Amino acid sequence: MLRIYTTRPDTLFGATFMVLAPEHPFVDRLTASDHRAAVEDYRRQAAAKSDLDRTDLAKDKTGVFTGSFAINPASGERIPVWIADYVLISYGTGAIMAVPAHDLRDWEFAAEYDIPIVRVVKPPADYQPTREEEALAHEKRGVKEFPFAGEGTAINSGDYSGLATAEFKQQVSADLAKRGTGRASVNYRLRDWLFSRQHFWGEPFPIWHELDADGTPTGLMRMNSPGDLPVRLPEDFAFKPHGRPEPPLEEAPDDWLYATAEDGTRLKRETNTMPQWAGSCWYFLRFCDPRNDAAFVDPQKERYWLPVDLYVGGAEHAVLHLLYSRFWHKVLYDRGHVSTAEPFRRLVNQGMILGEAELTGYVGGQPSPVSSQQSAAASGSPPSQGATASGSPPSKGGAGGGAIAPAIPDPNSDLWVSARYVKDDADTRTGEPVTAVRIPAELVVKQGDQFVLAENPAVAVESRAFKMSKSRGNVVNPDHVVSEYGADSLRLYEMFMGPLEQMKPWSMSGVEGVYRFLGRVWRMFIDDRAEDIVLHAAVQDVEPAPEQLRVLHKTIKAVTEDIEKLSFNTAISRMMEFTNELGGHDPRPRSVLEPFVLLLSPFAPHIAEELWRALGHADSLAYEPWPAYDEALLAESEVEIPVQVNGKLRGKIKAPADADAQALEALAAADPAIARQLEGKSIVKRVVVPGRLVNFVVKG
RNA sequence: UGUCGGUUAGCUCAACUGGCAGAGCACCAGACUCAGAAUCUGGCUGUUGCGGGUUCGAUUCCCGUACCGACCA
Repeated sequence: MLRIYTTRPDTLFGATFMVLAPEHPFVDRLTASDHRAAVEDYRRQAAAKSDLDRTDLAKDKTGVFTGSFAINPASGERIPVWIADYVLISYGTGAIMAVPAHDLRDWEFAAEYDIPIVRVVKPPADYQPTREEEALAHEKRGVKEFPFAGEGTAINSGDYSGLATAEFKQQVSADLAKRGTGRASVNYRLRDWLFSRQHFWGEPFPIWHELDADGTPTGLMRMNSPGDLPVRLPEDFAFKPHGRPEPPLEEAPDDWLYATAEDGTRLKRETNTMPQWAGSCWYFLRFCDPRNDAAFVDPQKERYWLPVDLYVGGAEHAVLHLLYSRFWHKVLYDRGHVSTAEPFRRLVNQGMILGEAELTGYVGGQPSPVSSQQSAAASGSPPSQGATASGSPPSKGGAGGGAIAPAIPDPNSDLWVSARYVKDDADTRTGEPVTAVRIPAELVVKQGDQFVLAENPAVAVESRAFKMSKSRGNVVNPDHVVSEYGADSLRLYEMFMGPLEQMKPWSMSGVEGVYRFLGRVWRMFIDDRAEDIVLHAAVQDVEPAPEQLRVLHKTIKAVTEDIEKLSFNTAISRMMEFTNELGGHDPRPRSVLEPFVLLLSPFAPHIAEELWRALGHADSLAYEPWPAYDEALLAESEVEIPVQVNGKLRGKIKAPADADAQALEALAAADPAIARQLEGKSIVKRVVVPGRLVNFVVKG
């Protein structure tokens, strides 16, 4: 009896062979004597490959026949038993029933070794093969055939024919259970490579394997006692690649690798290590109680601080640190050490910041280091085009091209290949290779939805930003930005660039933009002509005008809500509007400016503290409550209302904010511009939305 | 192939429930200056991807379509 595990018991009738993992304990017993040499040889080859080599990366399926046959319990057919390394001993039972018609790997194997393929599932009528299925298609007797791995209706399956996949599974599981030849079960599998690596650098697992008298593992394991923790990597151990898939620690000194337990059992350490920084992914718990010597965290403090409200990280954090953190947290939760199953309430992946946008043009023919004029002449342009050589000014790029970058040809040179025709560094029309050249922004204009050479719009140019990399030379060093513009500018710019989660290109002029904004903020408060930091004379303790209060409260509301949404770029934009609106006022009421400093403080903390101090406060603004807005102050007393005729804007009227529909309509009709529009026409319909607009629908 | 998101000024992004398309940067002009930088003032740039529908009215809602991105591996 060979035990197998399958997720598709409904394909039992299509099993035309069986495959055992080469390491399967039955292999010796099942191998017929005339096949023994081939089987032994194959097992040796397979042993030298890692699991990964044997599955995902395997291009060709290999295997050998054992010479034995099995009986398919469903069909009663005699089917051959093979061994093949695409079946892993560590997965399931190490043996499979192979259903070539409905499993892609089995299909490949059957095709390779010419094993019969029996279809037992009919695809739905409108079924289109998937890409993977399509890729494995082969022709038999002039008919193209595909494997089908999906669900459908059973055929060629005895009494089960006609059943849908799901029904079939249930029924056949029940029947097999009755006959004692099978049972339904749910398997969970933690794939080992998720949490172990064949690397030297990584936390060792505190696990020992018991060895028998021959030194082979018995399969039993022991844990380090808590007193023996942590397990340290062996020191003074110069490991070298040994060419086998086992981890480097297999070569560690014996006194690290082996030990004898108190009961005399020989033990060998687990030599896989934990992945990356998996072992440190619980550190955030320690932040709650960093000086605790007795426990990793006081349970009371743990309940107070956790779970973490917001987790912000890049893509690699999402798959590594986050994954391991959740793993540890679940373990700790199951053991009662933390109070929640999940450590983080919310995850946000910030987007990658790319280098500055680059303009790239393409040049065909031989890439040559000659100057622009020469290259235009050498290209053998006909006389009519040659005229441009004398008529047009020398290109900027050509003069400075030098040895570093390829020369930029004259805009009218026929060396240019429009980006429209370029794919994979070749001209799609001729197949000729093309060379990419960087083009200065001033040579390019936008036309429609693409960029073209200003002097030759027929030539399209690519504009895109690339991932920052040393090799590309587009790396921005934050130290440099901080020393030129200050830490506030860097911080503010990074938040202003765009939505947090989006990928976006760096722009040095954008940094200058926010730097100038901070300058305007500074001068709104501070007299920049004075020797010392003193308040500007316009900053006074006066009652704010209603409009000033309205602007402040509008800004508080917007910034507060934007922060909640992590929409920092729009929050900053609102503060810029505030500065634009209030910067010119004289006097500028202190009661309006102070809350603004608090709004600014999370975005530009240094300048905000300075301003807070200049406003006469002795303590840090960190202790101030966040400003609150008053909904009542948001309303405008007088509003400008658009007046439309047939849905088109024809005029604007000023009206009290609380004017009712009747009043608005009267005001609108009285407006001279509107009156002219309405003259001699009959009003079919009036649409009046108080506080919003008036619209007359007219005829004639 | 699927699911989700996106497409608005030269760039990066806004626009609450359908109701005047607008900020910053960039650009242009002017003021200030011996000149430049900085600053200030003013200004330009829009077929809201494309096609249709609903509506008095569509960036917004619906249908279709193109392209881009994220996820799934």
